[in-house]
Amino acid sequence: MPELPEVETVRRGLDKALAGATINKVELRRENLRTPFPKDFAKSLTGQKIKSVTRRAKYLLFHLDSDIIMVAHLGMTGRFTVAAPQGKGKKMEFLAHDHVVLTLDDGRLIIYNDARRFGLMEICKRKEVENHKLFRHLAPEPLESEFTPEYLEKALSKRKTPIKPTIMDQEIVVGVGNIYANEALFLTGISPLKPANEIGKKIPPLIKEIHNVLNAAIEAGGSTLKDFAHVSGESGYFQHKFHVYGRGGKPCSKCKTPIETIRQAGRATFYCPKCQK
DNA sequence: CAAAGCTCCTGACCGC
DNA sequence: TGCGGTCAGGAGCTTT
Repeated sequence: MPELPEVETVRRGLDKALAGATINKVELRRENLRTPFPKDFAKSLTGQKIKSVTRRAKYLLFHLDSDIIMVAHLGMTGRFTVAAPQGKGKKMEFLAHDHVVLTLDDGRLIIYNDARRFGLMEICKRKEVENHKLFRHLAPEPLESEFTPEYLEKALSKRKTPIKPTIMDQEIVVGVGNIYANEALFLTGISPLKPANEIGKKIPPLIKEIHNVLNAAIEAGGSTLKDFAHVSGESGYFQHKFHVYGRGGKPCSKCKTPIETIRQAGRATFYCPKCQK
């Protein structure tokens, strides 16, 4: 559920809250999320100082002292919260699905909660990031300069699948999930059913609208980021006014035609049959 | 290669 | 009120 803007907002909050802090203790409250925790997970993190938190696609990268990176993906329902130090003798009361607890040297707790456990955490050496199996096949970042019309045209040239699931493919462009894929296609006037290799002249405007929807959501997220404790992955959709997403049967914001709902690749697709060709 | 299907998981929601 | 069924979805993995 969290897409690039939500993950970026969480990243900013975490970086601000955690940079410079040291991890004193690591508690795993179960053995796995979507994948098992690495065997040396707790040991690798204990005693490490957090230098910064960055992002690649929808992954968060916690850069630690000794050239080690803790990688986290929020999946659908993953969220980090930072809790104030517990008073002496007071025991923290954890919620259902609090799976990972990092205690910092100043007593604060970083808590990772993930009801559906579609998230994951890994440990990786800094030099191995680029070739790590999670990162090796990732496409360009949509908001970086390498996401050009030339790049996208080539990437789509052999894809006959419908454009909508194609722009959600992390090997084509990263960070665009179901909501922003629906929105960007509406704003560009492209039918989600159009074969990816046939969108032709609409490639530059599609790039522009992907920029627009992602940047608007990041901006909206940033404006709400006053207190990190209230930022999460799931409730992180700051931009609640969607043109098509979740609006099946309701009138199109441009032409009043009812928004259609279909399924593509197992995902809900919403579009205006009149505005999107 | 591309493409499609399967799978993980829990909570919300709906109809009865 | 409780209960079964359905849906939501990121992305790695397997199969075609």
